Amino acid sequence: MSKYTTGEIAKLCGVSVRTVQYYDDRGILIPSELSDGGRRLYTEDDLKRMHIICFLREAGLPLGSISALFAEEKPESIISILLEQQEQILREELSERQKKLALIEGIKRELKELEAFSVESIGDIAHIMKQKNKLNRMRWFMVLTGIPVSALQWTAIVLWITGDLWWLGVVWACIAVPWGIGVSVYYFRHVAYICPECHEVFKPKFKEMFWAYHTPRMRRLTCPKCGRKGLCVEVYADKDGANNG
Amino acid sequence: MSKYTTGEIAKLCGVSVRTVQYYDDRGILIPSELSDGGRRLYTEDDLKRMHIICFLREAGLPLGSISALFAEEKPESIISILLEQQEQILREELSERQKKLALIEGIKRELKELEAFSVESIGDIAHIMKQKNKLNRMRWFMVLTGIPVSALQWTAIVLWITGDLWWLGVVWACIAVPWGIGVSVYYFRHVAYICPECHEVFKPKFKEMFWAYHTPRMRRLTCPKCGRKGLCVEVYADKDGANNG
DNA sequence: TTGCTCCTCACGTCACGTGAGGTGGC
DNA sequence: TTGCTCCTCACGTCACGTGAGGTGGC
Repeated sequence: MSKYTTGEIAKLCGVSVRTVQYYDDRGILIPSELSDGGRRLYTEDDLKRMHIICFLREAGLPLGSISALFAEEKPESIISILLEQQEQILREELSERQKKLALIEGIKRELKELEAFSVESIGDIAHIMKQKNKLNRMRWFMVLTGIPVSALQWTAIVLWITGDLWWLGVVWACIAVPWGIGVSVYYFRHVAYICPECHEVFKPKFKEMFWAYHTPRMRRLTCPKCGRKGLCVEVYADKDGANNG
Repeated sequence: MSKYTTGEIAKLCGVSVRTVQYYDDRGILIPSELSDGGRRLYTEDDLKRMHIICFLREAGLPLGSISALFAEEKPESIISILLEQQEQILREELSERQKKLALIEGIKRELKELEAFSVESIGDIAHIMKQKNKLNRMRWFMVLTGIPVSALQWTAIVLWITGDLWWLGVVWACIAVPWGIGVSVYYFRHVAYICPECHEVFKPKFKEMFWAYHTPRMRRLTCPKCGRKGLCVEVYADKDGANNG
């Protein structure tokens, strides 16, 4: 029966010599024989065992589990458990990386929107991304409550033109005006803005906010800290203060 | 301006005290001040910086990249590169885990087919799974070349019954017989079997193989090594020997 | 004799976790 | 005075990679 050297085992299994030596140290694959010069000599059975070890390693099983499997007198009793555990770990690692990837994609998107970049901008991006869900939820809430008001408005207009019902416009106004005020107050209480210059998160005065030029995600405001006037990104904020959350 | 202690910074950023201390050791977040007793005191700006660090860490950026980013005078020049690199790494890690998961699923499927389990069975499973693609490809090749032969056969039968063309059966036989022999020889040359007892991979005699009872993936054969007669799983093998590949 | 392979230490990886033993601060 | 927090070492993690310095085997 032919014997294999460390290097041969390594080549046949596609690993490094160091790995074969390491498995000896760890007691996972101890060579059946040592030469007079102290060199490791492996048998055909050792090679088979090494193939099994490498296969399980390909599936990601830790060396501890593999040696436990070899040590067990009833390996069938733990193989399924080990595989289930490993599957669980892999699924968690997968979703963790997917979260990280989504974060990176988000950061890249926000970076493109930025006109001037500094490390502090990353803090702004963090703020924007973490509050994005809450902000979107609030915006959707406003749009959804706005739909019946809007529908009533158009019905009133049509019926007024056709001359059928003049007073529906009055009804609409009685609903729409309080709705508009309520929604505006609610909205302005729950948003804050980030100064692109000094990265302060602030809540402006209602009056400045109400009349300011704005886009869907930005508003031209004056930063109370550094005094810069310019477009500031809108973020969600709690009622009481700008810096919480 | 209020100062934060190590523990406060840790709590506000959702990390351990040790982590805050470690970032000091690594020079990523050095406290602006030390108390007389040697305790770390952090400013509001330090807290902001810590938030940025934690955010980038959430995206998986290594501490080395983060400190490089802070050290750069023009961080905008490297932030995109760092993000791209990180995305690349994450994608690779994702596909690596997906491969491992697929392997585990495969092992679990094969385990269910096994009647008796030992650690050596894992070697068999490795063999089966690694040759599965080649075996399937060969089987598909056989099925696909068989379709025209089969079609010719049924055409010949129909035309013979209706009495239109008796000699098409002869044509069919002249094609089908060489095809059948060729395919059988080719097939039997490219398969081997695994003994479930001693886990030997062997190629049986053509005659035993040809007449043996079989299922789509197994065949009742006698192992030349241990002499056991029973169902053996079929695997792909190179023409020359059973143990290659 | 000359390459080539193999041997044994032993440090490094990455971002902390986990004690041990001691002290600051309310 | 008493908890609680914080301090600095310093080892451990996981599966090897990477030298250094020396030797076996054809």
